[in-house]
Amino acid sequence: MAQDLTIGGLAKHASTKVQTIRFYEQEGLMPKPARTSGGQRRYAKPHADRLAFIRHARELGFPLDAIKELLSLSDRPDQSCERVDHVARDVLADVEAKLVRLEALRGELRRMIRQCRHGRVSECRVIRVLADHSHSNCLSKGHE
Amino acid sequence: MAQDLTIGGLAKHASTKVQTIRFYEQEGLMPKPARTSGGQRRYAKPHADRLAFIRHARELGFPLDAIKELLSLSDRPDQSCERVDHVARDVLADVEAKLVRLEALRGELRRMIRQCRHGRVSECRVIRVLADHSHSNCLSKGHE
DNA sequence: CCTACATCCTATAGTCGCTGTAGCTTCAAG
DNA sequence: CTTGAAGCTACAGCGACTATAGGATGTAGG
Repeated sequence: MAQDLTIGGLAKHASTKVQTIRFYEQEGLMPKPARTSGGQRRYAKPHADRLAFIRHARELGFPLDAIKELLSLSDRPDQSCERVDHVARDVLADVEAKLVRLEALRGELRRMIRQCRHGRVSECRVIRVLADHSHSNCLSKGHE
Repeated sequence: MAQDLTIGGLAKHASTKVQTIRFYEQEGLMPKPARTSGGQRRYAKPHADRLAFIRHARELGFPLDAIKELLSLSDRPDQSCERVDHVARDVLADVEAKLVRLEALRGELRRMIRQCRHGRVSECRVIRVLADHSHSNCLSKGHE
């Protein structure tokens, strides 16, 4: 039943773009597939599974390096899953740090916008707060 | 008292890197400063103020385009601050969308990690969840 | 005045994870 | 056999920096 897929078919199946799949291949996340005599890629089920894994991990915020490690770990099923756990905890820590930071940003932005009296730029609270030196140390760096 | 600053001095003062200041100049966010006979940049107080404004806005998540607009608005103090307010609300909406997404990620990651029984990779929950197709539609795209 | 050394200069490439383009070739249907 | 969609490679671009190479300048001490 499930015959070989073209790259476009696989892309549709995984809700990705064709270029993304080629990019993953180039980066060593997807294995090099079989080719037709004319040079076009043909994929089978294991490829689709692997791509689904990658996409799901990406959606959860795993960076490509981490995904590469998880994939190579899952190829050695007898090892302890300590590393897997560690990688996942790293990603979680990253997400949590971003959350803390974004919550602080949201607070400052809301405060700024609430104070805006919709008058002239010269008396605008938003501009005032941004220009004010004394506010600049309540947030630290490192997001996005 | 406050004499002209070298680019390094200004960088220290604003807790930025030298290259970042040159980058802002190149992008039209910082004005071209005076130069010594040998070609080195020398900055005065208005430059420091402008850089502080840029950095504070960046810390709050404003993209450079938005900052450029805010800076040009603040040079015309008699106009209404409607645009300023609008730009700030856009940034807030962006931050709020990221928060919603990251909260969902945190939930999924925590669940995954909690279920890990620290055995072999073959029976690892983390790997299992990532590989499982049926979980992949509970999160949508578009962060980082 | 000279030397040493920190800092400056420009120009360019790399980061991350794709996305888009140009210019061509191949495949499948009619 | 033609047509048009979809494939191919190679490379540029996004945002906001950051890092490097290879040289020039500024300044303090001797």
